[in-house]
Amino acid sequence: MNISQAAEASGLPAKTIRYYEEIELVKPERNANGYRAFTDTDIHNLTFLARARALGFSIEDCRALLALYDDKSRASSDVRKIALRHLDEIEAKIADLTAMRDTLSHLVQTCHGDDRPDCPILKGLGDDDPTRT
Amino acid sequence: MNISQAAEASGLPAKTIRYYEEIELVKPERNANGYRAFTDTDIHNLTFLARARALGFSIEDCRALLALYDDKSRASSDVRKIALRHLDEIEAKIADLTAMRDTLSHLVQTCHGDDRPDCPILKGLGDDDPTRT
DNA sequence: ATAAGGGTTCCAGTTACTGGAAGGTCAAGG
DNA sequence: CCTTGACCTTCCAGTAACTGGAACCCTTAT
Repeated sequence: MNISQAAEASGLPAKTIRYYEEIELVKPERNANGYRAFTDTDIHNLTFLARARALGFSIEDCRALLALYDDKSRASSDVRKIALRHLDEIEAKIADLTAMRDTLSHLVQTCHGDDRPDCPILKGLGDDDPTRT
Repeated sequence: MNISQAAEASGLPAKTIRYYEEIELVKPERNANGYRAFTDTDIHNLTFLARARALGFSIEDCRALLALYDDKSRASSDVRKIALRHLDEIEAKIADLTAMRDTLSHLVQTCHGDDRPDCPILKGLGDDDPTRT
């Protein structure tokens, strides 16, 4: 399989796959002409990577998960630990963003949004007491 | 005011303030000895930046907001437009993260998390049909 | 005189790609 | 046989927004 088929099959851009080879997440063989030759296992790993990345796992987490995947003797608790830590990070980000949204949404609601130069949003961001209405 | 006082007053690390000067978000004067001299206006702008960044506005958004702040004739609707766009981005991120969390949380719940090598999380990430239990 | 605790610049690294240039390879058509 | 177009290759640079560190200058106190 050439890189464009691998891209098609995994859902990753070819550029990204080359990058993943560079950082040694995948190690496809090469044909005589220098083209990368992806096996079914390579495709599987790339698909795995695409899914894990879509779930927000970092590249290093992905590397660890792939290693665990290959390690037939690993305990499922090892994987669970990584997943739970990541879940915590996601929860924290959601909480952060939710707080941002609430604050910003409040500012936006207090803004008349017309042609007048007086703007409560800028006031809220710039005043000494940002909680003041 | 020296940079460490400006950092204290604005809540930004000195490194970040230097960076903001480099990208021309602030333009403090210099003392004879070469030290940056921050005025009250500089501090105000830095505080503004700290708050806007904490709300997740990009640097370029911050630049625009600061320009609007200085522009006494600007309409509040200009500011509101930037804020609303950003609010949409935040909502989109929350939605993404929530979807991630739900999927991952489901995978974690199906994982027994003990010493057995069989791991539903890896299965979920690697199998052909990721929706399968 | 010197030591601590400021300040300065500049360079490199971070994350995870992405775009683009320059050039080799392959299959089809004329 | 040659060309054309679609592949493929490598390498270099850039993105966002800092952050760490080295090397060096300034100030103040002992």
